[in-house]
Amino acid sequence: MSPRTPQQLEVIREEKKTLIMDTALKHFANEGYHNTTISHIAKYAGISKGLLYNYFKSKEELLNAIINRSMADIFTHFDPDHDGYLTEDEFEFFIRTLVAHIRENLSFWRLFYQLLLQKDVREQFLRSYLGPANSIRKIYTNNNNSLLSVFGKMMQDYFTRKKAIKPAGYDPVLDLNMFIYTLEGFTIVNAYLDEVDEYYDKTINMIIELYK
Amino acid sequence: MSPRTPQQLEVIREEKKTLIMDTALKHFANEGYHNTTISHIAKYAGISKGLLYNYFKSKEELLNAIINRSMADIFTHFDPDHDGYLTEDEFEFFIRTLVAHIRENLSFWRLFYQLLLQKDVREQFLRSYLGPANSIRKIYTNNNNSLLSVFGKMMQDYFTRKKAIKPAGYDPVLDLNMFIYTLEGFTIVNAYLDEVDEYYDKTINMIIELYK
Amino acid sequence: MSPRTPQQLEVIREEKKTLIMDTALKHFANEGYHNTTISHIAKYAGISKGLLYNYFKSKEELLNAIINRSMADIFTHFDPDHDGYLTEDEFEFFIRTLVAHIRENLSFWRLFYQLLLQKDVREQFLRSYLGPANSIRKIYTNNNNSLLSVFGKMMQDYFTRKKAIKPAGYDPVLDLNMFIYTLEGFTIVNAYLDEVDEYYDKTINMIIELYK
Amino acid sequence: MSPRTPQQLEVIREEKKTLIMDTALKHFANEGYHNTTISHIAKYAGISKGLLYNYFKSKEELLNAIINRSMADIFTHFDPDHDGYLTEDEFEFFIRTLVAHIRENLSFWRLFYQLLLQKDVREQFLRSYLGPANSIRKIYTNNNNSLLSVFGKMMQDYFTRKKAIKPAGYDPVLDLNMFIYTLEGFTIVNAYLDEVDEYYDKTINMIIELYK
DNA sequence: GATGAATGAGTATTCATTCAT
DNA sequence: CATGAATGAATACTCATTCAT
Repeated sequence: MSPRTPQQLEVIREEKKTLIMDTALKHFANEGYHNTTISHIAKYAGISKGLLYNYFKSKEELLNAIINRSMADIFTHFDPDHDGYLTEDEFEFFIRTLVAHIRENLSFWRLFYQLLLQKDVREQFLRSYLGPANSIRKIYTNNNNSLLSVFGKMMQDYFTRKKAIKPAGYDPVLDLNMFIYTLEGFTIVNAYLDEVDEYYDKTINMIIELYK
Repeated sequence: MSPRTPQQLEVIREEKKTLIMDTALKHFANEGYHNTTISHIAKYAGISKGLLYNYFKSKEELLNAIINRSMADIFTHFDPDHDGYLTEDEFEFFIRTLVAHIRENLSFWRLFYQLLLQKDVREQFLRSYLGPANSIRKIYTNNNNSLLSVFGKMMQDYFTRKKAIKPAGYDPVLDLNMFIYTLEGFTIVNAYLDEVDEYYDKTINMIIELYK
Repeated sequence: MSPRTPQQLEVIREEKKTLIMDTALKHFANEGYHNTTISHIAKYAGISKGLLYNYFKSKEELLNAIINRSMADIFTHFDPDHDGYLTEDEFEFFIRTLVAHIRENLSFWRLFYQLLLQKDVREQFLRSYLGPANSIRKIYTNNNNSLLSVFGKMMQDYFTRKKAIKPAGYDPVLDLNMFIYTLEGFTIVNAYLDEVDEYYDKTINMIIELYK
Repeated sequence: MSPRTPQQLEVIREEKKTLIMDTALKHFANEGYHNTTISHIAKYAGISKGLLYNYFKSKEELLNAIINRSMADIFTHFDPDHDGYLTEDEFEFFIRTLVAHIRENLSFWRLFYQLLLQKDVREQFLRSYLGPANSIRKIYTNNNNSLLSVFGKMMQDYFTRKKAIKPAGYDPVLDLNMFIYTLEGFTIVNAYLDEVDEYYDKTINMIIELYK
């Protein structure tokens, strides 16, 4: 048996990291971050506690790595052409991609919501991932700093553009809010359903129909 | 020199209990249940740790007392005439009462959502307060036990009755779901806004307009 | 209602003290000294914790008071004429009085043995009640200080005198030891029997028959 | 640099467990279970509190482990051929083994008697180690359930058989009781003697002579 | 890289004792 | 005399993190 090449070692390292993160995520999501011990994670990942610290220098860094991995994944999925302009198809794609991502990453989203609802974690989290305050973040944080992130700006533009084809009195901000609340409610409930029912697709279609 | 009367003692006890519960609630909501230590609560309530245990026999019982107090408060507000029939006015009243309650009890609702999003706490919690599984609980727990609680049944009836005045093809269950998601999204976001903005009332009115 | 006289007050005080001591003894005996809390005693005595401290300045003093009361009681029962000489009748009386005292004071004897079997409590206890080391105390403590307490001396004399009427080779110390072990074993088992059986009296008679 | 082998780890674990149990036993025996703190044990064993909990999951489990270890040791010593029949030699062997075991395990026997004399611990303890109620257990617990354990039955048989060679009027149960009381008294006193004196062997011989 | 024994700071909880009323 | 609210030191137990092997 020839010794492994550096490349092989790197692959092994990545596989181990992934294993640890997947195991940790599953337990963080179901039992909560504080209720999940490092020993527990190591045991279910089939490794020693010491090795875990070889890959992540603290429990918190492990958590961050998990979040970062999923957030990176999410950001690669949305706004595919990065032109800052959201077409109707892209709007629908955004919604369908989001709900599909949730169903395929239930654990992450459960963890995500748990963190989001903890006041002290929340602020730091939103700052990291949504950039400086914007209209979407405002909904979450009540800051009204005027710099808009690309993403929030795109959504705002999308709803503003609809004004042209809507009756007089149409309020794009109100409509955006309603859309966000509905989607938020749906995703949060969805994240806690172990299996979808017959109304799952109907509801998605309805949201798209109402706000596209 | 004579000892306090039972009435005086009762007053002292009630005031202290309230002080402890309010202090604990504030910290549970902002820093999370596990992150909040008994020492911390005692310090901010201006009492000793020992006294806290004079009133609540464990940290968990303190949590339960806080939840029960607010849940009792909530249940006294809704469905005022208890006839099991929800009129349009009562439907509107329900929504307005709910959002007002949230704004007046931000800490409680933040705590409530944190607990609700922890898988292991969630099931027990829903069982305690929503009774046996029903269509609303089903949204939360994915059980489809057919016993309906009065509350869920009333909502279902309300949306079913609307069928009569809606165009053909109206699906009351879909409409109910959309309503619940929107309200859920709005309340959860609302619970994390320190102050409401100009769109707060507009949004409530819009929800009522859409689903009344 | 005329105010109580000092004598009446004294009677009331004594009754309260007795009530507290009896209650404490019962719980010390059955649940153990450390397992019995002051609150527990106060509750079952029907008084407040504060009042208990009005009568006994600490938990330990309460224990001492209980021990002293029973030891004083025991010492008044034995060796009635205090002449330092033990007749055969007095020997039998000693045994019968002892076992009767145990049956009438089960709680005390249970507590007594518990304390006696705790090495650190034991030494102090024996010093207090059996005086400086003697042959009986030696059995308990393995000290061989030569001063004999009156009580131990009397027993020794009693067995030594029997030499005259026993066959050659009779060893009074061995016989005394056998007697003490048998009595000790019987009393300790007896103290933990809730009710006596048919062999209770037979056994006492046999012990007297063998060692009188 | 390579990790310890499972064998090495096993050795370390066993040595540490033994160290902890021995240290704990010594202190439990002399200062009492409740008076001995975990910190105290850890300090005298030269380890951290945390490590102790690595081996025993609670103070009570540590106590149980200590008891079980000694009880297992005791049971391997007695009734060597397990035929349920006690010869005269085995009877003598039983007594000599018992008193020798006490002298070699003073701490255990002191602890044992302390536990046995605590009413609430006692019942559970006897049930665990003496099996369902029997005539010997009856002496300790005053239950008269008729199922006899092998051990108690053997002793009973032994004394019953002696009837044949004893004068008329011999009561085997009375004789058994006397034997048990004498042995009990001797062992309990013995357990608290730091060193034996010249009468130690004489007494054992006398007990054997009287009851063999 | 890999292991798990070992640490110690931290946490919930208990309870004898005090003291204002 | 009498009460029980209030205190705080002590105690069992947990767990992230370190480190010798």
